[in-house]
Amino acid sequence: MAAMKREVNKGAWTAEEDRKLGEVIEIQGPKKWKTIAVKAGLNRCGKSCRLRWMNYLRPNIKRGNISDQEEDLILRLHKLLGNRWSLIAGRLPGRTDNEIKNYWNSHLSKKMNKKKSEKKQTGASLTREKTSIEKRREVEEETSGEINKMAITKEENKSSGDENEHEQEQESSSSNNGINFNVDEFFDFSNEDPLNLEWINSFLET
DNA sequence: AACGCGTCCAACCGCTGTCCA
DNA sequence: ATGGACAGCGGTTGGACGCGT
Repeated sequence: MAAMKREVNKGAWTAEEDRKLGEVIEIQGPKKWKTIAVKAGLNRCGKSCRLRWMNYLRPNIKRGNISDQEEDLILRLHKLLGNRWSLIAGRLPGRTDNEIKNYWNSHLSKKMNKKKSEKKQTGASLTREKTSIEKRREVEEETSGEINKMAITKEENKSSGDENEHEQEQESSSSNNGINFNVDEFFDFSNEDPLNLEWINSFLET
């Protein structure tokens, strides 16, 4: 009866659970998560199994040590896409959406806030010395910002629309209302070295 | 040593989209 | 056309850990 319904297991995964999950996925592949959970004899929901696999057990996962290059890419992609973590992760081989989201929330969002408040404080006269990577980043942010504006303008021309409120962009456009570009084209990975920034530059040029 | 506080990250939750009967 | 099951996503939470006092 109702009492027969067992509570599902929650919380941290044990090595034993990981092993069982891995075994079943090896046999039937990463699909039908509910079935996987049952077959593995895990008292967990399919969702939880999927998450564990995607973020931890999947082969070729990179963990920690996000390089400058990767960070740079995340910043730029976030500028373009907002909080669409899975799309951003798609451009960073071996990285998961969860990791990128965490990295953004713990590192980059703070950096961005800091930067913003610095800009406010120093106003137009920005005289302090910058590291080369900071300089580069700033230039690139300007560029992608420009592109966003261009895309927005295109759209506005089409619908000869409303006011130009977009300027005061919440830097992420997290609602994504302002972003307008060809997602299919953007995520055509056929010609890869994903960390090669050429692709994004050429995209931004169009 | 012990406490408080901040940070990080794994995992959960709730919602939306997609598929299929 | 519709409704249920499942997959996937982004936001949020909570526990572990490190560090300063």
